[in-house]
Amino acid sequence: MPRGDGKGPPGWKGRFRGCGHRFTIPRQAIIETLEKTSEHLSAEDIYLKVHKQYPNIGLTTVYRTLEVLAQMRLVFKFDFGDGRARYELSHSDSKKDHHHHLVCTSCNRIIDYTDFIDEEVELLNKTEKALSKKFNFKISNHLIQFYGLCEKCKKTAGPLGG
Amino acid sequence: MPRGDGKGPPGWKGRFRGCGHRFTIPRQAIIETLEKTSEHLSAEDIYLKVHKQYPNIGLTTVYRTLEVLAQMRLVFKFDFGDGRARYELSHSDSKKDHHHHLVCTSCNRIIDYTDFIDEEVELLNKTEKALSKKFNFKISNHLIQFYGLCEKCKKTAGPLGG
DNA sequence: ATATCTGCAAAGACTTTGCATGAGA
DNA sequence: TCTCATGCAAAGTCTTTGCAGATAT
Repeated sequence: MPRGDGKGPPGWKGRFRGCGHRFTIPRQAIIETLEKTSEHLSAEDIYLKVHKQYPNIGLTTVYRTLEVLAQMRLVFKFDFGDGRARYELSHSDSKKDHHHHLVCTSCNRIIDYTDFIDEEVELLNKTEKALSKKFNFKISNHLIQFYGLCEKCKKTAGPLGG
Repeated sequence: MPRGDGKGPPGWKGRFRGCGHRFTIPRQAIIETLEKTSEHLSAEDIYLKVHKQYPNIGLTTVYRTLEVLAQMRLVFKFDFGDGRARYELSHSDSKKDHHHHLVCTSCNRIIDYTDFIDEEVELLNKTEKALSKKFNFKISNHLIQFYGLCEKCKKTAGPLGG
């Protein structure tokens, strides 16, 4: 059983080591924070949460860890248009948890949906293969987002929905 | 024939007026720049191009105009992960020109593709309707991007492709 | 004539970098 | 022991804001 090394189910430590990185307390804390939440946390969000338990972990470390994690493809970095990046664990190993986003352009609310994902993913995989071949491009990820007005903002907003 | 007001084919002036905005020289120049290019320009890119012909148009105006245009849904603002936003005319009236993006995570090259778009758009429309109903969300746009390594970077890059 | 738009400069917000200290293997 | 990671502070980059003058209708 190739796991149970660092702490928590997946072999985080092994993954880090495998990429030439160390699995430190701050990194572990940051991953745990990402695992615990179902929200789309910004670097500062993560920093604040981590900071409660480990007050000496700094924002810089959060940024640096997220960069490492993104490079290892363990987290995905999103831009929802509000000027700060959001981070999510990939979960891409276990296909469960895969979802796409609905972004409210008025209040910036994000809704995850998993409905229709199967059909989408099926088409995406097909498309990915075709694109890979045509453009000789090694595709490793995709992003799908729908933009519009959420229930609340639909009522409030005028024709422009600003 | 409800056009030919400002300059150039579409009734830009009318559209601006319709939204309570004025159609000024800077705005016209910015739109023309967007129309002329097939690239994904950043605010500064646009500024530099516009600036050649109208040296007194400032970067601030470019940002402000792009914001207005985005609000009017005439341009779409993209984030390709390199820290600066890119802008593209929507073209959404004439369905032609609609494309999605392949983003190279190594060199940040962007490839537009229109292949398979039809199938994708068909599924997207279906999904949009279903999502709109389920979440009572008024969807007005979507974003699809594939991330990976382009031909060049595939050769150069190691297993991580950083 | 008046509300909107523009440009410059300054401010703001998020993210990255430099460097000495501390921790992991 | 030696390399990698961390934290603080400072710097960097893109973007937004304030305000007086210019412009469009």
